[in-house]
Amino acid sequence: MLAEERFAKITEIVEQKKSVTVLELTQLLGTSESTIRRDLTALHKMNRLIKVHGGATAIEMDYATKDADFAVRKDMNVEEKKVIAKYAADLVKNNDFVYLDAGSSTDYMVDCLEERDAVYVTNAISHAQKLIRRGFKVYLLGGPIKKSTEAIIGVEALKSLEKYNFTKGFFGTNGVDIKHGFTTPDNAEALIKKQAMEQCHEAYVLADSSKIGQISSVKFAEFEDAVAITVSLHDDTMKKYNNIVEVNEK
Amino acid sequence: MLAEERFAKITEIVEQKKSVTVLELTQLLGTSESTIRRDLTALHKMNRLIKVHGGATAIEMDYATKDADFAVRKDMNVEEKKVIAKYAADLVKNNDFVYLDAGSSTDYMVDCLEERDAVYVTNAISHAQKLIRRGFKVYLLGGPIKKSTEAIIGVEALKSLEKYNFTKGFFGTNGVDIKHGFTTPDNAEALIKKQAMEQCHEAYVLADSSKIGQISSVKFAEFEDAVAITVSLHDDTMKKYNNIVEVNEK
DNA sequence: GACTGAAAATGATTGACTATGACCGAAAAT
DNA sequence: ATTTTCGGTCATAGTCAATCATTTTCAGTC
Repeated sequence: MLAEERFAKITEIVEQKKSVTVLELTQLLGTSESTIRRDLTALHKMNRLIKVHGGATAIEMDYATKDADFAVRKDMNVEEKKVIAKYAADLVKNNDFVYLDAGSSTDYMVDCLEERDAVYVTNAISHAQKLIRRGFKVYLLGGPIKKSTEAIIGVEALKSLEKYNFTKGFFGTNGVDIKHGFTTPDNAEALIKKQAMEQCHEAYVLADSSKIGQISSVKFAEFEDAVAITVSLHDDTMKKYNNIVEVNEK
Repeated sequence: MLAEERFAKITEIVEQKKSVTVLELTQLLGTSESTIRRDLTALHKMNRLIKVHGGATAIEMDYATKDADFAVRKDMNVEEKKVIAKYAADLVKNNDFVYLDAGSSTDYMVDCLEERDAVYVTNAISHAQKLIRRGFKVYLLGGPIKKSTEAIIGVEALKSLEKYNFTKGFFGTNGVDIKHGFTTPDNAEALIKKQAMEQCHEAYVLADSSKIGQISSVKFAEFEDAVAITVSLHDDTMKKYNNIVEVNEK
């Protein structure tokens, strides 16, 4: 049986049953545990199901978030981002006043957040929506919306940021480089990131491995201005810096 | 049984019964007390229920949300609302600067909008999202989000409204009454509606038949401050007013 | 078309890890 | 004061990822 055939069958079974164990799958597909496990790992990385201890469950989305998630689906380095996001989410503690930047990395972070007694400020429409639905306290910045990222930008947002003093801030980035700092392709968004970061007591940048060493067009912070959270680096050039956290890839 | 399966079952039971004891759950799921306790702790952390001594209770909806659920209300008088929304949408012309209030009536209006050279300002997250996805220019007000309606409220939004001068504004309402004007159950939202309407050159209120003659707790405008758009009235008491438009059903 | 070596997929094995249920002293409710 | 519930600990059973041997696949060669 072809791998893709199994993938299709497993996906179908999971969609239909909502959850399934490894043992069940071995019986239904007449193949070994090892293979099923490998398949589940692969499908999980492809975001076609959620691998859990003992088996897998379907990806269920609360219907309003469906199309928003579609864009995120064909995202790169999903697994890495989720690990980084989990680590970042655990940094939020009781009574924190948190800034959440727009972007896919911070989106995964929203899914992991547990702290309900914190207050969140964001410029991302989808984040605000997810957060409010999960019962968190949320402030949204005001201003024009950028179509491609559905993030609030503009002078008004910059102005309102000035009055906040965040205990922690979490940012996405397109490039991390020791010399060129944190960079992103859009100037309007860079301005927001820069301003927001200045208002943060602790600033964290979520950077999966594809961002390391990259340089994009607009700098929003120096490398030493924030703590970079990334997965284990194979490159040693950054190891000597103490503002970089390496999360172990689960 | 997979942990997620148990989570789902427990959540369902709690939702349905509103409260449940640990003992009941051990019997219903045929598992040990320890496991149930661990599950409840996990689910509590996930915000899927509230763990209490002896068991768990469902997450109760915001009491202020008593003005009927967004989802439920959206389904009332759908056909009427759509007709009204279509009429309202056609009022938007090239170069208009439009304020769009939160609510289900204006939501249907978003679906009907055709004018792309207008600029829209709204306090509703979902409207902003729909509009931007349809390629319109959108400004979102900033501030805290009200959970039940997912609308921006608060002083910040009021402040930023002051500087706008809308050519047209479209509002939802809970009650229309000649003597008591336009009313709505939530004070914070009433303030926003009031301020926004003051900035409008032309203000329209979308009111399906269930709203006519109703009086809710907070007034946000006098009856003569806006043009009410409704379906054909069978009651003649309002006919003499010239600020009421009756759209023919269908 | 058959042979061959490299690459990929599979299944078995294993030590490490995780979830579970029983137990028990502490905490809370009555 | 008594009973119930709680949360931590522990042994056990179940599950996992990594490794390795075997089989399958496939391109290149004769």
